[in-house]
Amino acid sequence: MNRSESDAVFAALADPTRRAILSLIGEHRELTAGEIAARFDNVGRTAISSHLRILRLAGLITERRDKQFRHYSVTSSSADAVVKFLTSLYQNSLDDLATAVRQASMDAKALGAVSEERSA
Amino acid sequence: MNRSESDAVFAALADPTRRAILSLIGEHRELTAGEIAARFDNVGRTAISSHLRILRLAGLITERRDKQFRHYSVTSSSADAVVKFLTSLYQNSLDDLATAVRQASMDAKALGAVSEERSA
DNA sequence: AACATATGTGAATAATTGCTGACTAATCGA
DNA sequence: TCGATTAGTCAGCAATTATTCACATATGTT
Repeated sequence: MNRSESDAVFAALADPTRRAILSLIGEHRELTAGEIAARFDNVGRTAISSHLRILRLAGLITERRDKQFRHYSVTSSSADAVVKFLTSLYQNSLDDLATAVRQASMDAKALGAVSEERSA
Repeated sequence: MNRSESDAVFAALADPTRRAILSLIGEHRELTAGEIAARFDNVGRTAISSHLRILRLAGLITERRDKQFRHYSVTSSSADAVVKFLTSLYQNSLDDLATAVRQASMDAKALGAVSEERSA
């Protein structure tokens, strides 16, 4: 479901300039349209404005209006669709990997080479 | 680094037909070009062939040639770039969330209202 | 050998998309 | 109020891309 929403997110992420904008906003927590545009030599302010609109419609960023400024920040919700798509896509592969790992683990135990791992 | 490789992956994922192809291949473990093309009414066999080429160049699928058939299967490696991009993008947000949770937790302890939660 | 099947490639076309310049709207400072 | 600043929108152009048709290649069948 939500095929069209997903569409917008993937389409928005397809453009390198838009990904650069996302990274830029992500590094700082919030940036105004002008601050963003100022960091691009090859792309004009008008184009940045269009990109911001596309990113906003895709739900990847939100805009906070204050006076004549518009502050943009990233929103994690929409990107979830992408990760979800990719993880479900590789579910079969992951199952195979899990099986392989389990098998390898059992083999290791059989050899008496037990190791403990933990992740923070 | 690998800006152009990443570019190819994101660009490949931008097209809905290509994502449908990926899902299709993912469901079955492996499909031939013809089997894939047969499941699309609106898109011709030639277009599917082009899409398969783009997906392959992006490293999202691999082709196994057997006789006159070409069997395609998904490869997880390239999609990692996408997930990596997105997770790093939201790192700041996640940090903020973690801080907020930690703060909330300390506040709760100070009030003596300690509660334990766990997620499956 | 002749023909059918499976699939890729190249040229041409149509649709989409990104970029710029000009214009508009809102706000601030003098 | 007038001019400067911030930022979006619209029209048009250039570049990219998706699709199809015709053709090429490899293999299997009769």
